Amino acid sequence: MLDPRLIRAEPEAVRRALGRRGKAGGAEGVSEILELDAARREAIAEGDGLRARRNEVSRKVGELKRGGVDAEELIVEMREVGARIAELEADTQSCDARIEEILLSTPNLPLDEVPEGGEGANELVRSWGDPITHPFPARPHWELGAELSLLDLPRGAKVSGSGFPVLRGAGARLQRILIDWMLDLHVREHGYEELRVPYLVTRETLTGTGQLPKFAEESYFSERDDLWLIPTAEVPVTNLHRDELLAAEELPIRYTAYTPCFRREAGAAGKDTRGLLRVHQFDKVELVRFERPERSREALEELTAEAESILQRLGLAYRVIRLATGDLGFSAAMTYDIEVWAPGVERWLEVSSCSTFGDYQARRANLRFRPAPGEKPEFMHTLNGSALALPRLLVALLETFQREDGSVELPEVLRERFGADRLHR
RNA sequence: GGAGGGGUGGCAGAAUGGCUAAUGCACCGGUCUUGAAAACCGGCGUCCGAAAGGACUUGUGGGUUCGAAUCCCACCCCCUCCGCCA
Repeated sequence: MLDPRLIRAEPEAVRRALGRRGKAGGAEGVSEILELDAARREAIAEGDGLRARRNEVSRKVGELKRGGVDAEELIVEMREVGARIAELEADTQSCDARIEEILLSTPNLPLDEVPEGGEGANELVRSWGDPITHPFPARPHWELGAELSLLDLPRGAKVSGSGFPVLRGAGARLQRILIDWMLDLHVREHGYEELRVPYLVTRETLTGTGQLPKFAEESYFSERDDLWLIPTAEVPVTNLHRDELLAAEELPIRYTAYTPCFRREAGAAGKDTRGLLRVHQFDKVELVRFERPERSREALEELTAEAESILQRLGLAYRVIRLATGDLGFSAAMTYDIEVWAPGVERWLEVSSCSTFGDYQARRANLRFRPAPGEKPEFMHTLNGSALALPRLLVALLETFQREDGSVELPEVLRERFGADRLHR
């Protein structure tokens, strides 16, 4: 949520920043907010004046009654004042509701350094490792997965429909130890606290991080319980400290959590969805940080580096992309995508998205801290990033380390955990 | 699912229809002090307003009333017990 004061004080700057997102920015909402804000303040001013009078008169009525004096005239007058107050209150509330509605549907302001434009304006920031080309015909992961009995897509589709993969045998185990290994890395080397969190969350929780109200179509929903399946661990974890006021020394907070993620991917059917490339349910290890505002930009670099370190240790080639305004998520102020090279499908696959949200989510979820004893509470800054999403990591792993004989060699760092050097028939 | 109890500032905790929602702790500023502690004074939520000032704030939302933390209705959460259950 944007700061209404900022909109009031610098409407042009806000319009310009939203305008950089193109049509999706909703810059036209700024004018309506300014009008509503003026109307709202007018109603509050009149209402407060009448309330002041009512309070004064009520006090007098109390005195008169205690003194046994009749106060009927004043009571009748206050009945009318009460009615007018109710009217003004309704006006104020309808302004508030509409302002809230617009703000909840207005995306975050991109940082100045975010390049303007659509997907084509995304910037390559750096790359690591060489995208491998096998000296033999490289095979896609769905072929390797089926032959090595790691993956059973047809049966997943039978049970739940397409986009619900089944991992089996060594495939299921490999995924499990990858999750375990990544969590341990974040806990032991990157200083994160591990969490296990709910997979079903309330409407309010989903609004706190920005998925609702605008992206209801993207989430699975259990109507009878009014609960939503999480699209990412970001949702329950970021909302963990909702409506709390933390002391300054509690920051920064760093959480890592493994969860399954559920996404309807409405409208994505048929495109780039083969195998594990785009599925409705997948596993992911997430990093979430709560930072003091002045540290958030630097923290984004740290968090991105933490996600990258996983690919480095596995020996997978990747590149880091700075998303342009048109590609930037709704709540994000700036995002780095990390894309891993998958030689079987011959494509770069997004395995992580690392973002800073500034105070946008903190405002929506009311995440505050007191900078110093005696000072006023401030909104903290939130960040998060995948580290990493499992399906595409598995894709890159299988396709990168496949051998001509159809087996897959495991990266050094996983061998001891896995208890073998390679996957074969 | 059923019965009962509860929800008041950062924390503890009083107030059962009316007079500024007490008081204590914590915290911030000041006085005093060589410095600190203690003591004393003031401050310590949100909104509107240039300011003076005013309004709002007792889990949430409604209602009754001139006036609600207090009475009524609905909902949420916590605790205790019962039932069911991996």
